[in-house]
Amino acid sequence: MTNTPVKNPSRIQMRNRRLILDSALEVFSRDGFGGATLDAIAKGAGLSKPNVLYYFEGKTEIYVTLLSQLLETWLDPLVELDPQGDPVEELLGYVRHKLDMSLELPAESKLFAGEILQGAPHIADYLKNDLKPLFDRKCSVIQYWIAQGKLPDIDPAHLIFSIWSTTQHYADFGAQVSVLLDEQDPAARAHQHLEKMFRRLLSPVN
Amino acid sequence: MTNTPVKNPSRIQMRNRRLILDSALEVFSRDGFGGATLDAIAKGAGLSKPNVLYYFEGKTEIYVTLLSQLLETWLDPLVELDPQGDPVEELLGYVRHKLDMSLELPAESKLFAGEILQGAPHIADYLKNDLKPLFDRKCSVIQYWIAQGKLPDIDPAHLIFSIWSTTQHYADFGAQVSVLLDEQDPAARAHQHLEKMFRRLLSPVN
DNA sequence: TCGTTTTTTTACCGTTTGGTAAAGTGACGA
DNA sequence: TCGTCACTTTACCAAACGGTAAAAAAACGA
Repeated sequence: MTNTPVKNPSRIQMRNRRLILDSALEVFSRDGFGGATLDAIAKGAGLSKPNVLYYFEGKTEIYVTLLSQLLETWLDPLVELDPQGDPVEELLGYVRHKLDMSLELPAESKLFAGEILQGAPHIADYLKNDLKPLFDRKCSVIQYWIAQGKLPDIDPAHLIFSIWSTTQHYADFGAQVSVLLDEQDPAARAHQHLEKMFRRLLSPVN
Repeated sequence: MTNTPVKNPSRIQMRNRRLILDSALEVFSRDGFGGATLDAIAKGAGLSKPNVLYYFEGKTEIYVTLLSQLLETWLDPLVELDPQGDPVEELLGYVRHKLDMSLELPAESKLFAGEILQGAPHIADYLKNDLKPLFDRKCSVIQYWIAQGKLPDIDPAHLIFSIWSTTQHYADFGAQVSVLLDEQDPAARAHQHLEKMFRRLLSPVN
């Protein structure tokens, strides 16, 4: 009866919604929200445009669905930062995890980057109500580590920004990176560089 | 005779082309290339749409003009990296300069970021023919400094990536930064953090 | 098998888009 | 004062856009 079935999804619904979201991820991350078209998404999914609109209410709903699914998995590594663990290894593990995600899921990173770039119009509430509290908690953890003398004095919030920016750079600016580097796969050197950089930054001062 | 006058620009042409480019920078950086419309650009410039098209051949030409003007000034600080100067101070000066530009000209940074994010379709040639040689030269300079023992062993290319990403983060992800930080102006702390971070990274190992 | 529900297709619509044609307005020098 | 050229406006267009209605087809349960 309802135009957009969500509950008790059949196998066909599961398959087609997945096809649509997969195609939409490519299109939105390549063309941006404004540049993306339902026709391109439908074509990529191998469906007709009205058929796509049978599964989603509109372009915006596809986009927001994609974003919210993304946010869950994307912020997960930050959640796992363990106050009980070794500070340097915890943070370096986080760097590695984030870099791996950027290298393996560049489209997701680009989708998120595009949304923030344009002022986060679709996820402003999420940033304020979900990300901000998590961010504050993790800043407190880092501050706690510093107070314990396990980390050098460093601004927790801006440290996290630096981790985010340096790791996501390989996805978001991948087009630039691949032109500037001579080697085809930057993964290994990126890992070595960030490992060395953040280890120096975080290891205790002599 | 020609539809788009460029030579011997009159005062009116100077003024209106500037008005159009100023408006277009706002619109393109906010809505992306695909999401931007000529109507929005025209409205922002206080002109009619056909009047805008009297000065530029089309949406793409406005966008490319904006990008190429931007690239000149944006890469300038990198050009000025002086092989004769003190390595640490040269690089820290570069960091400061780039951060200042991000903080003061966020729209320009976002415009560039959006272009790269979408695969750099309009400036692929520029990246390959202009930026790449400059990038390689500066990598050589840094490698030279390392060989002289004036810098710790660090991957020059990825060091530049880290400088770019951390500084531009405050512009490109400004919407996120402003939500996550309690203070309204992140400039001072951002400067302190990046200064401390890159100084630790670049100062000689004990 | 039949009837019902789900899924897909065809045909279409109103709006917005980038862009054009051409008439009109203004400034300025001879 | 007139003609020329630079600039601006009005009116318009074809294509692409997001989205809808409704019929056709396929899938499914009894």
